[in-house]
Amino acid sequence: MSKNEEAPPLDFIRQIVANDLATGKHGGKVVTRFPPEPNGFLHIGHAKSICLNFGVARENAGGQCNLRFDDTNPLKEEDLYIQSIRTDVKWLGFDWQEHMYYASDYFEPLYQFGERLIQDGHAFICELNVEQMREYRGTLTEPGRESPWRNRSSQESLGLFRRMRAGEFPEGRYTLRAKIDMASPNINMRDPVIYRILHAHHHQTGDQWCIYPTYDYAHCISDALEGITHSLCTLEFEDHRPLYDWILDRLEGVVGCHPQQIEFSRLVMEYTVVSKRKLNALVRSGVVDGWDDPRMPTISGLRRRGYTPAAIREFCRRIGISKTPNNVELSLLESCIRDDLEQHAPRAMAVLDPLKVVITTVDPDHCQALTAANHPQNPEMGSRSLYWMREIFIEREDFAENPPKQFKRLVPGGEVRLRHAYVIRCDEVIKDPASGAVLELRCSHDPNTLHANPTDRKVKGVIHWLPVQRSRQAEIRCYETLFNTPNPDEAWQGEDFMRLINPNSLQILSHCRIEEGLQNSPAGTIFQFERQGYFCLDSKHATAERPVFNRTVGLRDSWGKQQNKGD
RNA sequence: UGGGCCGUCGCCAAGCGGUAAGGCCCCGGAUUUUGAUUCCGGUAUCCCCAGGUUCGAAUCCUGGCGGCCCAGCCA
Repeated sequence: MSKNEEAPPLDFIRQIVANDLATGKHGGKVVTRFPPEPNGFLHIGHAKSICLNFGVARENAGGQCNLRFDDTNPLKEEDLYIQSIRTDVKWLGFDWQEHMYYASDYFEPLYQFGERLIQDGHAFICELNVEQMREYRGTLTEPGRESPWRNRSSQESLGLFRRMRAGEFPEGRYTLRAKIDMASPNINMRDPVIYRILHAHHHQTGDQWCIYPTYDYAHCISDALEGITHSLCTLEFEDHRPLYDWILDRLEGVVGCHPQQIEFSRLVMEYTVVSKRKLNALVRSGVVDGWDDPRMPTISGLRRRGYTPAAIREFCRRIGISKTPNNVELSLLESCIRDDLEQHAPRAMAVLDPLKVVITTVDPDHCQALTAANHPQNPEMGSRSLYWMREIFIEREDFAENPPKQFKRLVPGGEVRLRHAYVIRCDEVIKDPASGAVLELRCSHDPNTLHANPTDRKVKGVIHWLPVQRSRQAEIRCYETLFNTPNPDEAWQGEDFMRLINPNSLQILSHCRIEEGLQNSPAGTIFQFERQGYFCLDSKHATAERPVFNRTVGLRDSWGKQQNKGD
C-alpha cells in the first residue's frame, strides 16, 4: 500500500469494533442502532451519530444498523416526527433495510422482565411522590435514604405492579423502582424509577398501556433484544452505563446478549444551538421560517439551504469521533459543501445588484448566441447559450469610479472581460445629476476578443454579466449566521435570546437577474453563480413566475478578505 | 476528600515508550476568460503544569491545575 493510499486511522470506537471482530467477542457480528426519540426534528448533531452507527455497520462485512424509535414517553412524542426522521436518515444516504423498530414493540417483554425483577427481589413498588423521592435521593455529596417501601414483599409489589398495568391507579401514585444502592455515589444507581404510570395515548400502542418504562430500563433491554453488539451514545450517558449493565446482569439468561455501551462526545458547533427547546423558541418567535428554515441546523434546514448528503457525511468524517469536548468551526462545514459543489454544481450567471451597460458597438437588434461551458473542468457537464446583445447588466460592485488599489474590474476608460464573451471598455459613465449615483455605463467591445486575448495589452479582470432582454428577474436570499455570537448556547439566558440574533442573518435581494431557464429547474437544484457562490432553488417559496434562490455558501473570497484588512 | 469523563497547533484530530500524521483556518507563491478551482511552499523543538521512572515519555507513575456531565416518575 503506497503512502497516500493508507487507510485513515480508526477512531477509538472503530478500534474497539475491529478488535472485538478480531477476537470474536460478539460472535463476529457488528450490530449498531440509531435510537432517536420521536420528539423533534433531526439536526446536524444527529447526523454525527447516524454516520457513526450506520457507518460502522456499513464498513464491516455483515454489519447491520437498526433504526429504533425510543418511544417510551408518549407525552413528548408524535408520529409526525417519526416520518421526518425516516425521511432525513434516508436522505442522508443510509438504509436500515427491514430493521426499523420501536422501543414500544417491546412493551410486553419489558413488562414481563419487570415482574421478574420484582420476583427476584431486584425491584419494588414505591409510593413516594415526586417531591418525596427528591428528598430521599440525597444530593451529589450526601447519600440518599432508602424508601420506606423498599422492603415490602415481592408478592405485594407484584400485585401492585399488575394493578398498575390494569389501570387501577392515578398517575404518580406508584412507581416501580430498581433496588440498587441509595448510598451510591452515582445518583443513577440510587434506586432509579423504571416504570411510571402515565394515562396517555401512545402514538404506536394507542391506549394499550398506562404504565411506561423509563429510558434507562427500556434502552438496554431493547438493545439486548435486538442483538446489538455496540451501543453507541453520547457522553452524558456515561454515568448511566453502570445501570445499563446492572439491569442486563439481572436479566442474564433471560435476554440473549449483553451489548457494550460506548460513549463519545456530542457535536458542538460555532454559531449554532441544537437543543429542542431553543430551536423551538426560534420557530415560535418567528425569527426563522420554520424547522426547515435555511439558517436552522436541522437536517431539513440544511437540505433547504443546499447542503448535500455527501457534504454532511464528509463533515462527519472530518470531525471524527472522540471523547474530547469540542467546538467545531463553521468553516469546516463550509469547506465540505464547497468541495462537493465545486465538482458537481453546474455554473450559471446571476447578477445580484444589476447595473445597466449599453454596448454602443452592438446594434440594437443584435442577438448572438455564445457558448458557455457548464463546468470549467468537466466538459461532460455540457454547455448552454448566452446571448450577446446591446443592453446588458453587470454587478454594480464590479464597477468603480475611484477604484481601490489592486482593483481589477471595470473603471472609467478601463477594460474588463465579460465572462464567456468579449472585452469591453468603459467609455462613459451616466449619473443622476441630483444624487451623483451611477445610472448606466456606455461601453464599446473589442470584436476580436471572443475566444482570444488581445496580444497588444493585458486585460486583467473578468466579470459576469447577463443580457437585459434574455435574462429573468429573481429573488435571492443571502444568509449569515443566525447568531451574532459564536457561542449562543452559553450566551442564551432564559427567554431573552433576541439580543443574540444577527440582524443580517437573512438578506433578501429581490431585483436580481438570472440566466433565463434557471427558474424551471426542479426545486433544490444547485448552481454555482460564477464569482459569487452556490445557490439552491428554494423548495418552499419558489415558483417559475417568481424564482427564489437560497445562497448555500459563498465562494472563497480572497479579494473581499484583502479589502477588509484595510478597514 | 460525591461520582464519572476530558485536557496534543486558532478549530477538529492521529499518536498506544523510540524521538509530534492529516484536515479546516491562516500566510506566501504559480497557473487561471470565476480575485473560484487546482498546484507548490510555510505554520507545535513541543503535547495543561510540576516532579519521577527510563538509554529514551505526548505516551508509564505521583501530585497539582483547568474544563464538561450527573441530584426528571426526560431521553
